[in-house]
Amino acid sequence: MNEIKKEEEKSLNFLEEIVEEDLEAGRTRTVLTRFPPEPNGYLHIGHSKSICLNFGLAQKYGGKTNLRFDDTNPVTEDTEYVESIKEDIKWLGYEWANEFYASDYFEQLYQFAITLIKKGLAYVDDSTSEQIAQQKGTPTEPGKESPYRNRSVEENLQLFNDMREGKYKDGEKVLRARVDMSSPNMHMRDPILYRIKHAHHHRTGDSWVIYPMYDFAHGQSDSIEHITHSICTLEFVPHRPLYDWLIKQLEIFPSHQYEFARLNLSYTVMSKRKLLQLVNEKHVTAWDDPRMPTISGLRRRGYTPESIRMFAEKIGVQKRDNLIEVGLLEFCIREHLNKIAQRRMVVFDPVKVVLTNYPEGEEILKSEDNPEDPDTTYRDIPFSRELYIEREDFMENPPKKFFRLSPGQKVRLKSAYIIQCDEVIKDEAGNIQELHCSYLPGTKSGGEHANMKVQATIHWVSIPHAITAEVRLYDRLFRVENPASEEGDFKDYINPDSLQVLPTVYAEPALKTAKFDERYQFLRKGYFTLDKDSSEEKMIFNRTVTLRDNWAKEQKKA
RNA sequence: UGCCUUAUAGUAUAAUGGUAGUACGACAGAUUCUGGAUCUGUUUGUCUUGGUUCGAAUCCAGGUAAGGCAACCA
Repeated sequence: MNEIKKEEEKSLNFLEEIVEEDLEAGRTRTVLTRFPPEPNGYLHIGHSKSICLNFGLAQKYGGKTNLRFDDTNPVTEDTEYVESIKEDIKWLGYEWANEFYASDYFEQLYQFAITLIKKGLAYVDDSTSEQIAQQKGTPTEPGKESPYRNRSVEENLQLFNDMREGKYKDGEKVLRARVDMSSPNMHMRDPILYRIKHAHHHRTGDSWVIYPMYDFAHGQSDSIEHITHSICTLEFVPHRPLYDWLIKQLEIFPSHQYEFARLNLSYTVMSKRKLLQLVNEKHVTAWDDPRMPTISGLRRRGYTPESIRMFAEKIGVQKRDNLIEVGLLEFCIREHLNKIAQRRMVVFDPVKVVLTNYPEGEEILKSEDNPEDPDTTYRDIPFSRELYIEREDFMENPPKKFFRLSPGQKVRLKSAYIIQCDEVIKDEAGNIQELHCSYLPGTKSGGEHANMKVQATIHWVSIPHAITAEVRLYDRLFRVENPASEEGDFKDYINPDSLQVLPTVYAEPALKTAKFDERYQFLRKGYFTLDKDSSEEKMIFNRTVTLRDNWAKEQKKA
């Protein structure tokens, strides 16, 4: 309810404005968008901006969104990618109205080409790719017309048919639009519409040897589907005149293209090519490595769809280039995980505590699974004479603002007792072996002296009851904010410490039943989720994100 | 030295000729059985020069800067 109200008060982004104007002016009665991935790689967080935009816009105005695979280049595309893309979109929480493929329209597109030829607006060109590049000129000089530009309609029809029949080899001929070789817009200088590729297509098999180019597939597919608002990224702005020209000459449904600035995220890269390189050259383990900005990587890392949708909402949409701080993404996931994560206690770097005045045996204590949840459940935690606490939670000679355990000082053990440190036991080298402490019996959580004030509460595990697990701590993949804009190879800026593995950490027994779809907060440590590498013998947890840490900040200042 | 797009706090994003606001961050404090969460407060901005106007972030003109465009990729 609250959220809906907020939404109503919120100002519109420029795409929503366009849609509302179109609706008001009666230019359209419905909103139909599409998400048009090429199945040649995995989706990343940048795509999720586009997905949320396309699906979100349609949803908001009671419209629908098609999923359309832009599969016009058989040599790079594969069904493996089709499947991963569908999975990622569903996971993000969106449902497409129709699953289409540009390749569904190959015959229709071929007929469109014939229409153009008949109108004298397309011709078969025998020039080589180098010659065509020459003819195009440069941005500052006009192009030259191809010697094949003025072939007759009949000849073009025949040659184009022969292209389809497979009478020519790859690269021998192309079909070009006949527009304007002196246009200041390079894309209008007789762009290529069809090329010959004797290649196996993931859906049409070997039935075609000519394939349409992006410019002769995308807009036409939009039009065939009656897409009202075709939303793409900024690099397609110069294609728009061609998009409009083709639709006009073909006299087909007038879809319109609108462009927004793609997402850039700090400390990572966002191009399929670069991500593919990271995978191929083994800088990461796979497309779904939890350090990757892919949707599958984020999912494995423990991000939730809700958090990614919140992120997309918060970054907004505009036409100016941007570099979003990864901190905003982290804010979004913390925001969600804080509400849903089950709290557990896990000690990463243990130091042994012996409670000298605590009897042998055990005691079962209760602790809330999530203090943020008013209806929280409680779990049992065994307590005993010998415990582990975090080594960094004890300091022999603490600085002023250190609130945790130190000789003679008291600290609260979460959901248990207040303890006091009496003696520090060291080995010959002076390393701390264990801490001898006494507990204050009346200070048990909920007990009569539970309100006694101490500076800090720390987490702990009972040694005889502890279970072990592996923990994988992730940091940003790159050392610099914008690796793509740095001098030289972006891979030179990879952060060598992006993964830290702790093979053995000690956890309270309740974690034994950890589930893959459950999110956990390891108290004072961060948010974690079970990794798919886990086995019956060994649980492995990925750190999704740390908790905010003001103490660390304080230390940095000092 | 062509064409296109863009320019508002550190980062994003509003204000659609009429009080420059919001979020994240940063800083300070309150509170807390997580140095988490929560709450309160503070800080910082209209690229530049002119013009139109009672009034300009907004309209106009010139500059500047950033990004894009010359794949048989999408």
